Amino acid sequence: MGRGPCCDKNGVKKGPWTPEEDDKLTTYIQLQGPGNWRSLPKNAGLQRCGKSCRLRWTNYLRPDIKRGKFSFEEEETIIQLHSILGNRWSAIAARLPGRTDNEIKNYWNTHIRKRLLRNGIDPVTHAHLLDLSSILSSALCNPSSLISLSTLGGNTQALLNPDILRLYSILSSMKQENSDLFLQQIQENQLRNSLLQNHAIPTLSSQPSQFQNLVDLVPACISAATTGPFLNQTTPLMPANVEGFSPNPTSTFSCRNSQESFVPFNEGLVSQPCFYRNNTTTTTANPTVPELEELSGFQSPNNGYRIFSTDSVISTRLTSPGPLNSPSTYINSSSTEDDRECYSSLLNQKSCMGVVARHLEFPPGGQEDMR
DNA sequence: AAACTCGTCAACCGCAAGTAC
DNA sequence: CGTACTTGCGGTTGACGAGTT
Repeated sequence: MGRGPCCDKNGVKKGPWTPEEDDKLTTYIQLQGPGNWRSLPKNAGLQRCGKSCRLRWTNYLRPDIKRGKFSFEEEETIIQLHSILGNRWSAIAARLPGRTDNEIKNYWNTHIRKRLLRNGIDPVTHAHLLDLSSILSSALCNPSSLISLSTLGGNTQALLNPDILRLYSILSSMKQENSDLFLQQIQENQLRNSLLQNHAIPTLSSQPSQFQNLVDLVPACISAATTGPFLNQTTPLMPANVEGFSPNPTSTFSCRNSQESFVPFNEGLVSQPCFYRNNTTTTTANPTVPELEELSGFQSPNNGYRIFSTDSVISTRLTSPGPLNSPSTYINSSSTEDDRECYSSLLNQKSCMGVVARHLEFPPGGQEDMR
């Protein structure tokens, strides 16, 4: 179909907006509403095309736009969402209140993308060469594609490890499931992030036993694959003990196939990955944490349970033992790029844990499907 | 001090989906 | 149902400032 120009190019101003133009546009929209963008410039007395007005309003003048640097929480969310949604900036922006798609796109291209590259992470696929996340991402974010053993980078030693083979088996059976599940969990995770600011966090000890199986499994796999920067980077960040926090003994990893011991993902941290169901069959992990529905009206489609992954754990790590609801529990704009860089390399590994854990509890065709 | 490079981000462009007629 | 038009989106551009040579 034919399409005319969005506006008459003659007499239409381009380039940066002046304060006077901003004022005209803001005043008009506040009084009249945007209405028809095409006719707005004429009505508002602006020498701009409607498209330019709409862009200026949505990306800059809108009163609910958040200004300033992205918080670590926001950055973490962007990376997670991008791993699922790709370059669908508007979809990502819809999940980040106060941020525009243009802003997120710019921030991705100028900051996040470069840092991921420096960390050896492909910003398109989010795959880390020869690490757990690349395996998990292949299965979780691309369920239509088969996981190939070549994903393991030809590391035959890793293939001989029964734990890796078991993980591979789990992921292979998951590949039929819809990736919407993962997106849903990201959304829940975001909601949970906000809740974490005000509520105590359940501990690992109260989780279903199946999850403990995964906790045993994953570090063994990581060990077998001896992958990337993961262990190197986490070790100095995860001291065995942090003042004010007593690590749960059940959360300490033990490798079943070697004498090695591992620092668990969460040791010394404030929060733990956790299942959180809203029916009566599973005890709420921590009675001090209210149901999500009570707090937000959020309704979980289909599943009726919650998964808390470790995603925001790193946010609370730096300033522990500060209170969870303290603003200082977030890595804010004063945190260094290096700080963020170290933590961002952990994101891929952690973001997949919740999904795998859920799968272990309710394999396809299993308990959950029968409900 | 001038020239150059690089990073940032607001704004533009073209396309496609959605909507009204 | 087809066409004209509007809106939204993602990729790209270019102005500008800061840092470097």
